[in-house]
Parts: sequence; C-alpha cells; structure tokens
Amino acid sequence: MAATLKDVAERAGVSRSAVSRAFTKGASVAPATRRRIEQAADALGYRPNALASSLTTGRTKMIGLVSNNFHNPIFLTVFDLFTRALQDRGLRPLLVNLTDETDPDNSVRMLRQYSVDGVIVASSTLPVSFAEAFHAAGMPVVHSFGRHVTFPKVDVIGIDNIAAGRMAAETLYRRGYRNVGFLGGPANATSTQDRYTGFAEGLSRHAEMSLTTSYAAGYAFEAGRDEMLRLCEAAPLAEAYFCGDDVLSIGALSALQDKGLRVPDDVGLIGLNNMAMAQWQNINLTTISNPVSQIIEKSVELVASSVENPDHRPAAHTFSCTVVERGTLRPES
Amino acid sequence: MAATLKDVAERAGVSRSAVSRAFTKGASVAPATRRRIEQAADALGYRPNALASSLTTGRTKMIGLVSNNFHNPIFLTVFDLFTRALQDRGLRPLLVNLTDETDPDNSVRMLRQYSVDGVIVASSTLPVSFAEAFHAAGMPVVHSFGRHVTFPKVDVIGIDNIAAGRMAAETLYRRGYRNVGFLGGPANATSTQDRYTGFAEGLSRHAEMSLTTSYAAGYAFEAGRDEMLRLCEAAPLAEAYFCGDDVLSIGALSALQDKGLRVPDDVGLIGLNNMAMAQWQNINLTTISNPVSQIIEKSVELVASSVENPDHRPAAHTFSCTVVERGTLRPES
DNA sequence: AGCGGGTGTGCAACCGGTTGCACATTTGTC
DNA sequence: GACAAATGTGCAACCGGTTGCACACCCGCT
Repeated sequence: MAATLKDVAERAGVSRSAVSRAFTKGASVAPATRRRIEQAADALGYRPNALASSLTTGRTKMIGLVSNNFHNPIFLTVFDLFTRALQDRGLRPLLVNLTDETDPDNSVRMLRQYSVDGVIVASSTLPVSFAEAFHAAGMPVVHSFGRHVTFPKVDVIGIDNIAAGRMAAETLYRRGYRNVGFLGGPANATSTQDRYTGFAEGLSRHAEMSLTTSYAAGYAFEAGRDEMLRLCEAAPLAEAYFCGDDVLSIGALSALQDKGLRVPDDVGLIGLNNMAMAQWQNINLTTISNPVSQIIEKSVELVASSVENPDHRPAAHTFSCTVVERGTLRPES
Repeated sequence: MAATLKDVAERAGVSRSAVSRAFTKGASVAPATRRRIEQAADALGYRPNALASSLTTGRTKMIGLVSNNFHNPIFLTVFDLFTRALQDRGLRPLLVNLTDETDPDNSVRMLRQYSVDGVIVASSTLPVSFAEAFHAAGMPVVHSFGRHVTFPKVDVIGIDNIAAGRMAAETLYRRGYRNVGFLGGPANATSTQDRYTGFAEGLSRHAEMSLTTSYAAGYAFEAGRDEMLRLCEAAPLAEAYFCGDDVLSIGALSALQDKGLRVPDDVGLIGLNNMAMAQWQNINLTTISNPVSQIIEKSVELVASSVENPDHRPAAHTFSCTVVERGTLRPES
C-alpha cells in the first residue's frame, strides 16, 4: 500500500541508500540527485517508516508516559502539558494507564517490547521503587511529581512535599488557627505521607497547636466529601483542615456546605495543587500552588537529555510552592 | 543490551525460526524444544521486539488516539476509559494532542510513519472531514463523539446532538419555561451547531417559546462564565439556559451566583454530558447524560474489528441520552 | 517391510530501513 | 596538467523479527 524506499529509488533511478540519505539530516547527497529523489518521493507520497528505521538507529522517539492518576482533575492539565512538550521535541507519548497496578513489571515489559526511548512516570502516589524498575531494565526514566529524596537512583522532578506540609502548618498558625486537622489522601501514597510529616513537624514548632489526622480513600472528590461527612458526625471538628489535595478540599467543602457550615467562617480549608478549578469563583479555594508546568517542562527536558547521555547522574529537581490566597481561610489578623 | 532471538536460539541450540515459533501462538513446536527455548528465554530475560515483528506482520498493536479537548474535565474520564479499553485488548494508545490544529495532515503523516493499526479521533468539535483524512490515507479510523450523519465515510460513534437539543427544548417547555436561551460552545464546533439546530427545532414546535442565542469562546469554565456575565450586563436574561456542555453550565452558574441570582429560582440551567462533576453536591447540575462509556467501548470494539476486516461498511452508531434531574431547573409542575 | 500422512525444524528470503566501506567522480591546489 | 582531498553513490551486511518451502523424522497401518 504505502510507498517504500525501494519504490522511490526505482522511480528516481538511484539506489535505496541514496534515498535513505536524502532523508537523513546531514548526509551528503548531490543537489541534483536530491531533487530527483524528492520529486519521486512527493509523487508517491513517501514517508520513511519510523519503526523500520528504529531497528538500526535504536531510536523510536517514543516515550512511555505512565500514570495512575486518571481521576484527579489536575491530570487533565498534566496530560495536556506533557503531550505538548513531548510533541514540541518530536517525541511521541505512548500512554500507559496503571489503574490500581502497583507492580511495575507489566509496564516495564511492555515498554521494552516497544523500545521506547525513555519513560516518564507521572504520579505522586507511587513509591520510588516503581520508577527505578525502568531504570533497572535499562531505560532512561524520570519520575515526575515523585517523592523528593536526596540521592535518588533516577531523576525525580516535583515539589518538596514535606516543605509544602510545613508551609500549610505555618499558614494556619499565622491565621490564628490552633486546633487543626490533616485530611490526607490515601495513607500509602508517598505524597500523603510526606505532606503529613511536614505538616506535623511544622505544627510542632508551636506548642499550642493541636492536630487530628484522617485519610480519604483516594485523591478524589467523593473520597474527600465522604471523609469530611464522617468527621462531622464523629467528633467536634477542627477549626481548619489542610487537605492533601485540591480535589479533596472541594469534596470537603461540599460536605461542610451540606452540613450548613460556612467556609471560612466556621471551618477553614487549605488545599494543595492550585488546579484550574481552585480558582473557579464558586470554589475559590485557598491552596498551595504546584508548579506543574515547570515540573513538566523539566521532566521532558531531562528524559530527552538522558536519552542522549545515558550515564548522566540522576538528581532530585525540586520546585518551590507558594500559598495562593483565596477565600477558604480567614484572613491573617 | 537486550537479548534477541539469536541469543536465545544459540543458548537453546535451535534455529531462530524455532524460537520465533515458540513465541507465536498456534505454531507447531515439539514440547521438548519449547521447554528448552523457554528456559533459555527466561535466563536471558528475552521478550520479542514488537516493532521488529510489526515489520513482517504489518501489525503494531498501536492505536493513534487523537484529541483536541484537553480542557474539558469530561476528557479525563474519556482518556481513562479509552486507555483501559485499549489495554484490555492488548492495544497501545499513541496519544496525539491537537491543540488548535484543525488540519489533519500532520497527524496523518505522523501516525502513518508509526504504522499504527488504527486511529481513534475523540472530539466533538472537529469536522467530519478530519477523521476521513485518516481513512483516505488507508488507516482504519473511528470518530468518537463525532457528528451523527446518516451515511458516514468512517464509523462515527456518539450521540445524536440534534436529538439532544430537542430533548433540552422539550424539558424546558415541560417545566414551564417560555423565554429561553442557548449558551453554546464555539460556533464552529459541529456539536454546538447540531445542539443548536435541535434545540431551535424543538422550541419551534411550541409557538409560545422564544429563544436568544449566544456562544462561548470554548468548551471551558471561564468561557461559560464570561459569556454569562456578558449576558447579565447586556439585556434581560432568559428564564432558563441550555448550555452546550456541563463545564459551560458550571461557568454560567458561577456567573449567576456572583450577580446574586439564585439557580433555579431566578434562572434555570441545563447542561449536557453529565460529567462526574455535575453530581458534585455543590454543583448539582441538571443535565443530559452522555453515555461516554458505551461510546468508548463501542469505539474500541469497532477500531479493533476494522483492523481485522478493512473493508467493513462504516456506519453511525448512536447512543441515546436521557435527562438527569438534579437541582438547576425548577420541578415539572 | 513398505507406505502415507502428519509433525517438527532449518534454510533463506523478506519486512523497510541504515551505514561502513570501496570506488568513482568532482573539486581545489600548485 | 598532475595529484591530493573532498564529495557522492552503490554494494552488501545488518537491525530483530516472520514465514513459505523443503525435508527429515516418527507414527500407525496394511
């Protein structure tokens, strides 16, 4: 069906090598031959087969994009930015949806079979070992939104969740809240753990602060809502909650509204991520920004460069967060 | 680095063909040989290279997933379901993000170079001709969420937007609204056009209905909000609006709340899609359901089967919508 | 023992490209 | 005009698999 190298070569009256060279940047081809080849190629609608050439060049220009966060609205932005950043560099995202899988073996095997040039693991919940499995299988890999560690085995690009937790603690303290709660995501997610650690540590700097802790079943609206409804029933509420993620905050907000409680007058809320929806005027969530686009830009840059330079030294690339003041905490007095 | 057919063959003391056959379903291999080969393969961690085999089999098991709706929250669900449905059949999604591109040439070229087995165009805004371009280039293609036409050149799977528009009209009529508005998505999107057509036609069956029309700049929260703010300034509002999409409705809702108007007491709203967020209790949007998961299941089934059977007869597969009663329209009297 | 049919395996060509090497041709230099 | 260097092109091998064909082998049957 589709024209091949041979077809073009015959039509142009040259060898297959000549045609191949006419299509590879930097090869030497006489101007006249090049013209003849281009004409023949145009006439036949010829395009070199990327997969066939990958066999000899060892490059497919495909990048595995592995994720498990298909329920958090922020990932719409994440996928948008990743795919565009990759496309801008001529790379193609091969998408892998993990859905509850925590064992990397399947993905590793599959992405090896497809000879991807590199892998991006985009997840704030997977353990460090997940991304390392790709590295062990010989693939360049970066872990975006992953846990910040000082000497990682693979590149990690994200925020320092512990610092973000501290920032939340400090923010609540300065607004005069004393009796506060942590409403985290799933307890086994690294981001939940680190945000909790930082939050608790930040609070402990101020003797008068007290903390109650609970975990939602997932990073999703319903999970946040259910957990907050439970809290409303169970015991007196805290004055303010640090939610492990914006979508949890919004769920919590909905629960509080249902219970007839006003935010921030009765209960304060602060989220994390600053996803697009947080600034919707009917939500107007005070939150901590996650510099998603910087993280993604850096991730793609790193995966692209470690394809070229396989023995590059992995590091943690950490971007800083800032508090975004909106309407779900009382103002600083 | 990675083990190849040859390595396994040498280790097992057989020919390369034997190894190949041991890995292809239905080929005849003596039990004893198979065992030796499997041992050797395990020892070397061998996995057949999917791309190399695609050269001779003509199948890559990759499917191009082309979309331009990376800002509508419903697409998070869409990507989740598509990737899972594809994976369940052993297919791999190669994601293409169009971002403002309306010319299919680039995508067609790229997906041909990667020899994808088929293409899914997932978009409610692209013209019919877009998906047809892949068909013309010899690739099996389905258009999910595309315009319903009676004799399409490629498979179209989605809802009948004209019928959905009529349904919205009828719903508003039965609830006693007489003076209504259409707040559409971008005027050049096929879904906007068809929903408008159906809505206007539905209204015209009742002499006493009157209609005002306006279009938001895109299928996005801010676009809906901005347009509704403009309407609030410009002229007396209609009693109720049919918004071309849930996310527009939510934007409109936010605008109305800001203006101190109550929904549904002062103004009614009905959306379309029934995305997850529409049932969030602080939104609680009355809307028309879009049977997304049926559409996706059917799309994947069709693309997979038209890979096997290339000269299959394309058709429009239309799923029906229903009104989802929630809190943004006054009750039927 | 002889024969027919089925099963298992290797050879070699092929899929659609790339690339080292050898050689021919052009170009530049004095 | 002679010679070296630079440039352009084809041959053939290779990337990692698949597959048609030929052939060897084993089995059961008369």
